[in-house]
Amino acid sequence: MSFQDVDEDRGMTLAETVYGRLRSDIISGERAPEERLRIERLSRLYGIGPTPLREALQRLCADGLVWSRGNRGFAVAPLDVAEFMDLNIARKAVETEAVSLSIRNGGDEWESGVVATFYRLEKQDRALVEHPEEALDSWEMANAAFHRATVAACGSRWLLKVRARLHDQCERYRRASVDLRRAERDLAAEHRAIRDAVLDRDEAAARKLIGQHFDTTARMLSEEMRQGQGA
Amino acid sequence: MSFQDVDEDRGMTLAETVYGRLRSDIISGERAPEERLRIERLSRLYGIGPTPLREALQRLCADGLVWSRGNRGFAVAPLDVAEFMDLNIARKAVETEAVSLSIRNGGDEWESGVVATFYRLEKQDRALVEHPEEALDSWEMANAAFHRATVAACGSRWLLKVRARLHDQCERYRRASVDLRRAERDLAAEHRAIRDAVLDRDEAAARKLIGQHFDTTARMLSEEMRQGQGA
DNA sequence: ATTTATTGTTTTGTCGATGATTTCAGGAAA
DNA sequence: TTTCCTGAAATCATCGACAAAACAATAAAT
Repeated sequence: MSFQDVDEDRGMTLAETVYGRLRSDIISGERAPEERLRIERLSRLYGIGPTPLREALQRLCADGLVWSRGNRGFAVAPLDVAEFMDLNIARKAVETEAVSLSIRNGGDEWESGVVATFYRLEKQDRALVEHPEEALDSWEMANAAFHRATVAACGSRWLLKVRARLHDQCERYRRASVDLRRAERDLAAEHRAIRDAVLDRDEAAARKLIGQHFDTTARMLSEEMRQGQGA
Repeated sequence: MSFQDVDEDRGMTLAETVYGRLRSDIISGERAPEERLRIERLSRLYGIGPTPLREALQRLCADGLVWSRGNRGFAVAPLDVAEFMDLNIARKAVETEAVSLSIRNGGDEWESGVVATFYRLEKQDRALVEHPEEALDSWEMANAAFHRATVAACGSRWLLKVRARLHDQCERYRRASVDLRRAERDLAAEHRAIRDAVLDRDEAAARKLIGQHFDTTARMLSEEMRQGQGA
């Protein structure tokens, strides 16, 4: 056959597809925090029955992106400064441990992955300064790819799964409030320092730099959220 | 009114209740690994329709306790030695970071929690040696409570949630294979050493001891699983 | 005026039924 | 024997409809 992986959605159930759509809609902020997710409305909107919708919503509940109370339906999980600081602690803890393990276990292909993704990110970092608007999405991708590459060799898929979950949560906060354009920080320099520490196999330095990297984002974000709440 | 919290299951949906039952059945091993979870069968068994059942199964999928393939139904997630080693790495990483944070942030009430749960666990450790059969369940509870107490002050509910998830997964493996009765290890001594390191605020020692504590369990468990597979 | 019933409306959670997909058994062809 | 097909049985995913619960608004009562 000439077409092998054309049917990407083979055995794809409606519940799964709507799960993916809702998920990205929530993370991207298209569905606002605390927005109620009424079954009938979404049912009409996505053109499917209530059953697969509820299944998708249940999975999103387990992911922590949706909240539910018995007999009172579903709603997009709220965004809250305190909750984000909490989340950031967890993310930092997991990421630093993962990078330590990665530095200990990583081989050649891991190193080359770090180099490759950094190379691409460096270009995006520059593009972000010059054309902030259109470069945003691809910067997000490159940024995520670089950080994922640094921890890729940690040796535990479970740890990576946990990390991905926390990353998604933080991504939602970032998309919601941080304005990367007027960030008075040298992202390229931060990333370069992280790359160097990682490739030098300097665990302590890598952990410290990544921790600062996350904390800087968290500080900017919480300031912006606080002033947003006041408005 | 004289009865205030009698209705513990107020607003409890069928999906949630069956989720809880299935969850504990899977963790306790009552539902065997790789057992297929056919809708109609479970539907009759629990006396409910297919819709709430599917919702519960979807959440269990997100938890990693159940696997599903589109149009091919659900099955209890398999138990696998390699998977468990992977899982143990993640758990160790999260637990050690959490205990570090806890040591840094913990106050008086945290210390007293550690002392209290250790006291109860010490009694259970002794009971386990003498009456292995009937003391098993309460030992599990006391053990979980002690370890939870050590990390309780980490300052992040998200980190605790992630930790709990990994703990449940490991619990399933433990229940499935480890025979605590003929464990040629001094659990009481290990726990005492952990308590002392924690109360001394010695991060490095606490991390090391907890890591060894987990690794010992993992080693015993993987040996038992390997010989179990060969039989 | 604030609280407490009451009634009607909206929305949720659940069921039974149905079309679609997969699995399995048994026979034909290699 | 093995492989391949074919049709039947089983199972899945989805729908539409219904009962129960929450919500809103009005009326009655302290």
